[in-house]
Amino acid sequence: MSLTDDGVRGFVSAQQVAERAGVSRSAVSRAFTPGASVSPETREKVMRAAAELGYQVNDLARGLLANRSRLVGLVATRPEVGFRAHLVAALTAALIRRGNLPFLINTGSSTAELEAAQAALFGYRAEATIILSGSPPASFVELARRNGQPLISIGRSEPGCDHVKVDNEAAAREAARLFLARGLTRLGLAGSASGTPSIVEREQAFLDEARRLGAQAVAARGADSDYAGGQQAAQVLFAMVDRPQAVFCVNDLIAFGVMDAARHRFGLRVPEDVAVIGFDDIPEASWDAYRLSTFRQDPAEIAVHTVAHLDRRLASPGAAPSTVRLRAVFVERASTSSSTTSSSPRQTAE
Amino acid sequence: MSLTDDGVRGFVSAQQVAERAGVSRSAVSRAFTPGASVSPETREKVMRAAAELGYQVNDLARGLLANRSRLVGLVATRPEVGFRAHLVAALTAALIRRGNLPFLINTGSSTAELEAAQAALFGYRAEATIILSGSPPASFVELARRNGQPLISIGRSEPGCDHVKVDNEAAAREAARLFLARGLTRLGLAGSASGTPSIVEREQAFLDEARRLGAQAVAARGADSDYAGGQQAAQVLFAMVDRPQAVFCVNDLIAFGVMDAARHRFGLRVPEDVAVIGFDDIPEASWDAYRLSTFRQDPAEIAVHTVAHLDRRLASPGAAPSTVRLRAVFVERASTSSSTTSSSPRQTAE
DNA sequence: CCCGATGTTGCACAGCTGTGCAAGGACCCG
DNA sequence: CGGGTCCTTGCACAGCTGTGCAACATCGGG
Repeated sequence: MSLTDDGVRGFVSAQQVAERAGVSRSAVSRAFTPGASVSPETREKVMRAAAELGYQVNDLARGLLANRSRLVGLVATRPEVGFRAHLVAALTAALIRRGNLPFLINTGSSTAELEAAQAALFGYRAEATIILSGSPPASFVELARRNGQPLISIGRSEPGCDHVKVDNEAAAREAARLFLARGLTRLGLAGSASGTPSIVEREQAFLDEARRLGAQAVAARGADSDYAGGQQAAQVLFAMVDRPQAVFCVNDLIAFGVMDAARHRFGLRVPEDVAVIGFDDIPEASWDAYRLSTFRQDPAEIAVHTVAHLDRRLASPGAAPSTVRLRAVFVERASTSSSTTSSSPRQTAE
Repeated sequence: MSLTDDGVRGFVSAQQVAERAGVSRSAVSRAFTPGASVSPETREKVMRAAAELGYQVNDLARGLLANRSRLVGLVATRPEVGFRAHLVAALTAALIRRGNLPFLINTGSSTAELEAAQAALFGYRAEATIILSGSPPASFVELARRNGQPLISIGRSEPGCDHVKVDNEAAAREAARLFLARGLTRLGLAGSASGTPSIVEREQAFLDEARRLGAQAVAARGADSDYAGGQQAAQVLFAMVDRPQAVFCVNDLIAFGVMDAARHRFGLRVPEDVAVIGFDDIPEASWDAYRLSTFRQDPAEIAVHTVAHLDRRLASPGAAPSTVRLRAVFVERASTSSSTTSSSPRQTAE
């Protein structure tokens, strides 16, 4: 009798639980399957034995039988930076709530390792893949389609797959009009050479709307869409003879770089000398050092719609791909309106 | 013959590849197993057929047989915030490089869902679990031990499991001595009521060293260890009659809150009126708005040692748990030394 | 008391892979 | 040409679970 082996090494199987509970292995399986036909007392016996042995249903075998697992892949480059970090956190929380297990595939690794990780998504029969950024190799998209694995993209419209996006054009156009409504006509754009679809949309819509309304608009782009990129763009914009009176930044990190360069390198005041608008509304935007006016994206809302996509796709795999477009609402803070009251009256140093 | 079904639905199995390649199923399995005994031409035939059909080895079956998988769980609360975001990114990259698939279990979910997610780690026979923060329920630790699943903790010494930590005490003591060496004797500590082990170590070591050296040191704690918490602590520290001349903050986010409160709410200059030291050296610390002196933790270095722990533990499961202790080096910036040259000469606004 | 219905349980199979074992073939050396 | 050795290949089994199907028990009603 192997009743006394405590499972010190290896895992406990349903067979061992069945022996200890004095029932068949099927009964154990049914006890752990909601809605299966088991008597209450049998289930009770099984559960007690399972608890004593520390039994966990083997999801590998379960998934092998069902030919699908509860894993979901999240593909992202630099998942620790800016808005994306919040998106990843919201998505993992939502997926766990749904009963899934979210993978995080960090695209920063080498190409070979990355491909291996993506292949593993199929190897483990992942329920779906969610693409946050970075373009997956075409072979990956092809494989997903072939194996019937749902592919959901966020912020970029991969052809033929569900996606949820924010209305970048509308927000960027609104930014241009906001500046003009305040009488600011020399406009600047702080963009990025990284060329993400969202970034490009924001850049083009802002420039287009500004020029359509007869304003002057110059663009400067840093290497990446981060703080350093914002400083690089600012270095160009503020060195011009007719420096812009207002700058729209394609995300908040860039805006922080622009603001800091304006203040600490060019001695400009924000918003008196230059107004600044960002995008994303990450928590840092409300810090006293910045008080940045920006367009809010709600990570939780995006996560909710992503999970809804997932539910719909699994329910009807053949349905046509659909798109959810969310609106980014403007949040005004001190970087645009000089009249905004400071959070508390300033005291002078001794 | 089912040679022509393109696998439009469902996944391709090794059996189908074998038929197409005209070999046995074992040959397919061996072709995908490094070091197995296969002739080059057979492997070639198999690989061609596999590529044509889009075959992926079923890792569920493979893991079922081996009774272990390539999955690794990362358990973290608020994985999007501060240093932890960088740690998560570094760990996922290192794990992918090692051939693992990193799960991200976001402890922010409800307890029931969290327990389900952690149970799934055993269900999928994860190779190991890495705990970044948040105390796992005792039942989880017990289960891990029972099933022989390695448990690695970062920053907190879970009894009986490998861990890697930074020498918080040494750094905090160094901070106290640094202030005193500059002639600053009224010291403040900005801590947090969250009570994370690392935080507590930093708090106690700083206070202890300061008092040991005869300095006056007062502590103030915000609710959480983030920006808002720093502001709350500052509200207490700077309202005192003998406000501190220098504040040690248990992490950088708290330091930003303290600095902003000092400047924008109390009109104090940093470092002339109050010197500030943080902890972590996240990228924001080098931004022009803060230029924060702080203790550097290198996420990549921590990730390397974590993976090394993992390798060692899997090689010899019975070995005694070991600890790696890293040193946090001080990085001096403008928040402590007023003599530090500003990044570029300031220009006055018009 | 007997019959039907309902609920419960066990058997056996499917799902896919890795690998020990034995058999077969090729090759080399004497 | 013969024998031995090594490489390669196919067979069959193990690993763990979910579930259809048939058998069994239990219970209620006539």
